[in-house]
Amino acid sequence: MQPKIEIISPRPDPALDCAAMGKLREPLGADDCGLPLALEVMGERWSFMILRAALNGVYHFEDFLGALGIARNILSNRLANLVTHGILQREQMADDRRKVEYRLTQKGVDLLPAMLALRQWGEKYGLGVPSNPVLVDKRDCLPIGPITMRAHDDRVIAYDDLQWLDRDEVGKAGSDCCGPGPEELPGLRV
Amino acid sequence: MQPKIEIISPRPDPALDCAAMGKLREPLGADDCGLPLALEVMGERWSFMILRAALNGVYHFEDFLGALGIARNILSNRLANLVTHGILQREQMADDRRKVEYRLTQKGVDLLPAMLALRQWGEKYGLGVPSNPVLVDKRDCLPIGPITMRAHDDRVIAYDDLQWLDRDEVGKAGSDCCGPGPEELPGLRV
DNA sequence: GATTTAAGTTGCGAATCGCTACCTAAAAGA
DNA sequence: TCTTTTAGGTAGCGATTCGCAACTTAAATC
Repeated sequence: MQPKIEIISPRPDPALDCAAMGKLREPLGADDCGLPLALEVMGERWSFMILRAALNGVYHFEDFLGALGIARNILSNRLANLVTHGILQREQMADDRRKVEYRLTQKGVDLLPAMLALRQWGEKYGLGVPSNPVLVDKRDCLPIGPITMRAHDDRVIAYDDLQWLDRDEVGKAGSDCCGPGPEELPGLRV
Repeated sequence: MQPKIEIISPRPDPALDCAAMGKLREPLGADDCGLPLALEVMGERWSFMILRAALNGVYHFEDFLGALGIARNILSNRLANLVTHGILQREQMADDRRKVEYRLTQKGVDLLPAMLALRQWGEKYGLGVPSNPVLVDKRDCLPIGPITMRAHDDRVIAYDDLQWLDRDEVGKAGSDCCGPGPEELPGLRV
């Protein structure tokens, strides 16, 4: 019943071609990266769709069922899983004790940027899918912008502007960072 | 062998409780949202991990294998899938015709914000996972900021500031947008 | 009391996943 | 040349997961 992305222990070659480029290599599959953790919950096939439904104001079992077209047992399983991971909160209604509400927690709401980034990517590459209901800012009724990567000073930053660095070296202008050239970006770590 | 998130056709109740709140309801599961499209590829269990490895400079079959700890046939399947969807590009090396390189396309690189958002979420809620190698801006060696949602004028915007609106209504200050109060946000659609 | 509704649980066949072993073509070594 | 190694896969098998349909339970409603 567990997703089992399972943090891998026996890494065959710890060095790989890392030393060749003289830069840090993030240990893939190790647990010092948040991605496997996130994927343990949200990597399940229906998790993001359930999250989207919850953000749409769907709270009840049968409504999820109708909105998503998911199988009953799978929905049951997913909801329990999301509750276990603190993304949804299960609450029995007081006025009708048959009813159960699944509400997003703050942890669940905090997945919104990830979901929007995925959705925007899907729109961009999904053969003219303009996605009619637009997400707008309440204040001025204007659509929100694309999810972007930002530098510390809010500049929009691109793939080629990025580099990995050890946490101890961030402040210091040492190592091979802050160099002049674009230096070919051999292995962008993320 | 196909992922088969399969856009659902027989939606039982097209109205649901939508009309009650007097606001637009985005058709969940319909194809006017980019999320199911994105999930069709990236919803597979290993897709994001493979993407991360590719961003780390892993290009070859055996390197993915060692870095991820994935099964051979599954890796083979996933790589083919990602190539089919234009996220990776398969290229036979000229100097050693045994070797095949899987390189990210622009479409693949464009998944970086989604991946970072997921990763940052995993870091935030993953019990003190500081994630040592830090992604920094090449120019000043400072870490990039968190992935955030932005209004059209670059203001960071939160969940409660958002609302769904029909595309035809975005410019006009009509409907119930731009109203004074926070009006309780009954069903945030996303 | 009978029926309906909400939220599941159970059983079954089909598809998917992970593991191990095998395969093929090209390169390297003796 | 002949053997071995390397790179990139397939094939087979058991375990798990998914989707579908039927059944269950408890509470509300008629």
